[in-house]
Amino acid sequence: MLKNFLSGNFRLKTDQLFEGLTAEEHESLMGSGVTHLYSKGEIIFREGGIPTGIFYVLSGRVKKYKATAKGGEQIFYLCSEGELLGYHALLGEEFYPDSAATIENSQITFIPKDNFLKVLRNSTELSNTLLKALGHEFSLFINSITNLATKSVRERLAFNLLILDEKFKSSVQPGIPSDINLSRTDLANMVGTAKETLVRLLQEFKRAGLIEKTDKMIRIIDRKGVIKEANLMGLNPRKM
Amino acid sequence: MLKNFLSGNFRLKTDQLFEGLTAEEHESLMGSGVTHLYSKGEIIFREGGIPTGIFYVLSGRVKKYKATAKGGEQIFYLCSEGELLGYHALLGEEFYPDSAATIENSQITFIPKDNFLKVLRNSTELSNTLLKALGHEFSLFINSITNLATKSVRERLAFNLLILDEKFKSSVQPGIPSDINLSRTDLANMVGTAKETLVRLLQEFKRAGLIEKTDKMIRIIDRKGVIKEANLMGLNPRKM
DNA sequence: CGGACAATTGAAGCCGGTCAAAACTGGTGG
DNA sequence: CCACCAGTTTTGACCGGCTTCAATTGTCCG
Repeated sequence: MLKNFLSGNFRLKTDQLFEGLTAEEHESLMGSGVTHLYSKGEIIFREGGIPTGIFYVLSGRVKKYKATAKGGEQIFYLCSEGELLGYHALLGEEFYPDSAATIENSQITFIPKDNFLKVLRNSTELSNTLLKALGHEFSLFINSITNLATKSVRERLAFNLLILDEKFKSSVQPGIPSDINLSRTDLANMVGTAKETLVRLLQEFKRAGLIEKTDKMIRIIDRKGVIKEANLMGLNPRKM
Repeated sequence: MLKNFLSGNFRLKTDQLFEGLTAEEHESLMGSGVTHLYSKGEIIFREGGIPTGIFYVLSGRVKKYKATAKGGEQIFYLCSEGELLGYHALLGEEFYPDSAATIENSQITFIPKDNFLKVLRNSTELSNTLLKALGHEFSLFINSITNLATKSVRERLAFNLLILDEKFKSSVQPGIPSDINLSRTDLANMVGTAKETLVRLLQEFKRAGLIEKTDKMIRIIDRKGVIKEANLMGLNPRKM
C-alpha cells in the first residue's frame, strides 16, 4: 500500500513508453540519437532555452530544477536510468520551463525533435502511452504541492528520504536499503528548506536511530520509523 | 511580458481543445453529455473516486483541491467557464487524485468516459492537442511548486491575487479590475496559509492602497504595486 | 600541504501558525 | 419587521519552527 504510493513517484520508464512501437519506429528514435557523456554537475538544458529534442538517460542521475528568485534552486524531480527528459516542453511547444543537470557522471542520448515528433505523429500507441504518463504525473504534482503547502520540513524530509531510497535502489540487490548519494545542498533544495535546517534534522534522525550517514551518503536503517515521521496518514493511494 | 506569464496560468479552453474535431466528433462528445445544475459548494468528484467521465464547465466556477492531513484543503486550480475537468484521471487510468467542488452556482455537462475515449482514440488531432495542453500544464505545476517552496506568504498572496484578477475578469468589460469573489478560507487554502494570516495581509495591502475589499469581494486597485509585492523578478516567461 | 568547498554547530530573530474571542454578516422564523 | 443564530471575518496574544548570519570543523584534490 505504501509501496504503491511511493512507486507512484516514478515516471513510466522509457521501456514502457516505447513498448508499443514497431521495430522501425524504435530504431528511428533511438538509432537517430547521439550519446554523450556528461560529467557530474553538467547542465543538460536550461530554463528559457529552446527545446531541440529529448534526452534519454542511459546511465547516471539527473536533477530537474528551477532557479528561485533568491538565487537558489528548487529540485522537483530526479531522473535515473531509463527515463526521458525534456519532452514536456516539446509537447507543450514552449521554452524549457525548468533546467536539468547531472548529479553523477551520466550517459545521455539526445533524440532530435523531428525524429521524436515524426514517430509521435504516426503512432497512436505512443500518443496514448504519453497521455497516460502525463495524466499520471498530474497526481504526483498535486501531491508535491499539497506536501509543500501543508507539511512541516521534518515530515517532508522523511518523505523525500523514502522516495530517494527507492530512487537509489540497486538493481542488483533491490532488497537492501539504498546508499542515498546526494549533497546536503541538493537534498535541502529538494525538501524545500535551508541547508542548516536540513543538517540539523538529519542529526536528529540519526540520533533517533532512523538513519545512518556519512558526509556523502545517507542510508535508512529504520524504515518504519521514517514512515512514521513522514506522517503519510491519508495518503493511501486508494484515497488519492 | 507579465501578461504572458499570467496567461500561462490558464489551461487551454475547451474551444481550443475541441477545435480539431469534426462536427460528428464534437456532437458525439457534447451531444452525449448531460447538463446538471450544481449549487455553490457542491462536490463534483472526490479524491479516490472512480472516474466515469469528464466534466465541462458551462458556467460558474470550480475549485480543484486535495484534502490535507490536518483536515483542511489545498486548492491548486480554479476552473471557470469553458474548461474541462477530470480528464487527467481518465487519461492516467487512475482513481481521482483530487477533488472538485463548485464555488458558485454552476452548470456542468458530464461527458461519459466511453464517448470521450472513443473520440480520443479516433482523433490524432485531439490527442495532439491534449498532449500540448498537458505539456503546458507541466510548467504551471513547477511554478506552483517553486512558489510554494521558496516564496513568503505575502509574495504568494500578491501573486494569487493577480491570477484571480484574470480569472474573475468580466468578458463584457475585460479592461477593468475584477471583483474577486472568493471566501477568505478558500483564498487562504489557495495561497497555502492560515485564514488569520491571510486576513492580516489583506489588511496591510488595503492600508497600503493596493486593494479594496468588502466581506465577500476583493479588487486590485494598484496593479503595479501588487506586482511589486509578488516579486516576480526572474519569472520572465522567456527565462522560464 | 594548502586551499576551496561541503558539512556542521551556535545564536538571534522573525514569520507565520494556533488558540481564543470579538465583531460582523446574512439568513430564518416568529 | 425585528431578533436571534450560525457562519464568516477580524483582531489580539503567544510561541515555536525555520531562516539567516557567522564561525568552526571536516574533507577532498591538485
